[in-house]
Amino acid sequence: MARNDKQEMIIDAALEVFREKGYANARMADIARRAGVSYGLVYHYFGSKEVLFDLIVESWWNDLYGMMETEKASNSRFREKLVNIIQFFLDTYVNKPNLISIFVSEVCRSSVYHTEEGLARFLKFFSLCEDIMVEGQERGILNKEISAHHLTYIFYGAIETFISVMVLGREPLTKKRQERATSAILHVFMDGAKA
Amino acid sequence: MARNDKQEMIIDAALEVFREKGYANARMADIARRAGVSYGLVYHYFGSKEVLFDLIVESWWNDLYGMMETEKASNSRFREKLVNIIQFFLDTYVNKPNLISIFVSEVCRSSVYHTEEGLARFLKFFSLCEDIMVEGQERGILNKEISAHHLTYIFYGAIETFISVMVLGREPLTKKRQERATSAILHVFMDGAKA
Amino acid sequence: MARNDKQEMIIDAALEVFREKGYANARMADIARRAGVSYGLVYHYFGSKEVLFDLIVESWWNDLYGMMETEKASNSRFREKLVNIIQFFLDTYVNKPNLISIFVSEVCRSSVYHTEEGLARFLKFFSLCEDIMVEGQERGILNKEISAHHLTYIFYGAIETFISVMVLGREPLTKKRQERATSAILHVFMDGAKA
Amino acid sequence: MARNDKQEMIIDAALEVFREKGYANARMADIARRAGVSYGLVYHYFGSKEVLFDLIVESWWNDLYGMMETEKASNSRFREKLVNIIQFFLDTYVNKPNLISIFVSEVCRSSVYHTEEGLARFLKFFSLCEDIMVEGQERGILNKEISAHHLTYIFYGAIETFISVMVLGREPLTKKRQERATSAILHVFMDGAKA
DNA sequence: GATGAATGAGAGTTCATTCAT
DNA sequence: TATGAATGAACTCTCATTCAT
Repeated sequence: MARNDKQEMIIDAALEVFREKGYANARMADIARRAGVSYGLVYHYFGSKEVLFDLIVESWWNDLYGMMETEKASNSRFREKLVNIIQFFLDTYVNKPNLISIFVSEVCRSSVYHTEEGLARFLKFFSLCEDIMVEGQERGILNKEISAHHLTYIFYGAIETFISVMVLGREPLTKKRQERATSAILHVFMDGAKA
Repeated sequence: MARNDKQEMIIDAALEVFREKGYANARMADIARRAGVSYGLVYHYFGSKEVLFDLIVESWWNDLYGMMETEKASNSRFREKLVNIIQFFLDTYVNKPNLISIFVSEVCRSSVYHTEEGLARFLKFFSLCEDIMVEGQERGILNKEISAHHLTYIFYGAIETFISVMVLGREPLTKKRQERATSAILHVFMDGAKA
Repeated sequence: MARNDKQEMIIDAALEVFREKGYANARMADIARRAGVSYGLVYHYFGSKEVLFDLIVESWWNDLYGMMETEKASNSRFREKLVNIIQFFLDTYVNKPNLISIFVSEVCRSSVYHTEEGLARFLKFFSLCEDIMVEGQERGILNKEISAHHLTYIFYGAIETFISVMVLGREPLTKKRQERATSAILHVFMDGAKA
Repeated sequence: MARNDKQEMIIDAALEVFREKGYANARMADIARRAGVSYGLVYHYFGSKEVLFDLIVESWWNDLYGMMETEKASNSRFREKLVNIIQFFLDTYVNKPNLISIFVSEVCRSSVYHTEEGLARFLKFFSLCEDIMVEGQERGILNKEISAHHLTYIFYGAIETFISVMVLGREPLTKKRQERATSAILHVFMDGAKA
């Protein structure tokens, strides 16, 4: 218990500090202070700043991959799959706001652009998205004239940008707003924005 | 002349180094070496790392705002405005690849999330986008049931994600691919992805 | 019993770790792990890294002084005394290889050069050596023209360097090699290396 | 000039500090302070503590190898070669006391015992010594019954131990003492210590 | 006796920036 | 204009040691 407590306190503190300052400007001393533990304990448990950050990042990707695999394998109707993907992001925004902030501001950018590992993770996610888009096309639901590749970045881009704006504004996300956003994204993606 | 030469060499070197390593990991010594000048000279002309970076960032935003203002004021048909916005990003990818790489990997993320200045710039761009979306709604071209806010992040998200993927893959962008991407984004945005 | 067991396991582990890494690079955690005990226990028994090291060093010096005092007091023939001194080092190499490795690589150097205590111990040994050399001169066996001081460092230098080379090469020391080395050192020291 | 001045001041300061405290306890801050330069300048020129130390160590080995090669190649009488080798160590003690102190207290021990590089350097020196001993045997000057290996460590051990004692006592080495020590070592090595 | 979580002073190193030339 | 030597604050990480259990 005591052990897990402190470990979790450090992880939580790290989530906050990484979100507030970004990886580069986050200080291990800040994290320790925020967690209410000594400097050395952070190293005792996590070894280095990079390891601590990677642990957080990893947990994000694992959640994301898990959800995507589930949707890919499920028998739900196609639209429902899209809704579930959107909901996953919105739910994470509600339940783990620091985690998703770090994702949109740090992970999906800097680390993706400047490390092999980051790039590979991103591409894996994109690949899972594409699989679902291909399925939509094969089921006759999506337009086959548009490449799955293009469909992926339009769909995902809409979600990511929405989340980014929420994070930037630190706006609260009520159930109602969740529904409206989901239906807006889904509607435009499927039926277009035209009047 | 000699003065401008060296200044430009420094700017070009900075573009490369910031793209390759990101702001945090870019070294002033790297930039000076890449530019082939002493690193006192970088300070002589630009004062500090931050100023140098801001200069680059500023040039990006100014280009972007200029384009958006132009579209906003123009009498073109609505679809053409959207095409022009998409083209602006794609053209920049072709002509100033380092600049747009820095934008997607650094500016629109880290600096946006962690500085007031960055946030303000981003919101200004979003506001210009929204103005155009509102215009589309008022002209009866866009669906009024969807908020201009939502329309903005869907449209812009598609573009940004496409650019991100191009940057990540360092893929060459031929005229043909430009056209296909533009029409895919436009088609899905206006008419949806459904079969 | 249990108590002595663990204490000895710690001492043995310390001997290994100090030999492998040297005092400066030896970690208390390494020693505890090697001994198979928690590292609180190392402190419980030995108080500090320095105390633990000193204990080992002390045991070496005590053995050495004991042997030297014995030889000094004994009525053996002079050559036999020299043989016994040489044999003491060689036997220790066989029976306590870690201990003598620590001696040649750490004790007789770093600690001797950088602490008062180390210096004093070394000089005490040298003084005992000199006493024996003086005895040899007085018995008419050693050349009185050469100072006991000089005789000491030539005799001891040969032994120490031989041991050093053995330690470096981690060479096994058979009975036969022991004899050959002993007789070589003795022969050169007494009769010279000339043809 | 200015450049070399500071570099040399740092090297000199490093020689002093490494001698006084040993590698492990030497502080880069001490070296900078002693040299009268800023902390960063030591890194500007030398990159790291290890590089700085290695530079010093390297200079020692190069001097030593140079001398040994010269003796090996020369046509001098055999005894003269031995005298020159002894003199090299004694001269270095007079002219570069810090360097030789570092050698006997740090290099020829810790680094030799705990690094591949150190071991290799030591063995190279031993090999050069052996070559000279073999030459002595072939010229009929040294006893062929004693292996060149044994001859080497007896001869070198005497020198090293003498130097060690000098270093420990910080004794001044007059011309007269140099001569006495040289002749003592040479006499015992060639003709033995017997009366 | 025995554990290992917890501490924090202290070390090496980096790098933006300054400044004498 | 142009150089690069020189600075030192700031940061990450290590590890001997303590102490509650």
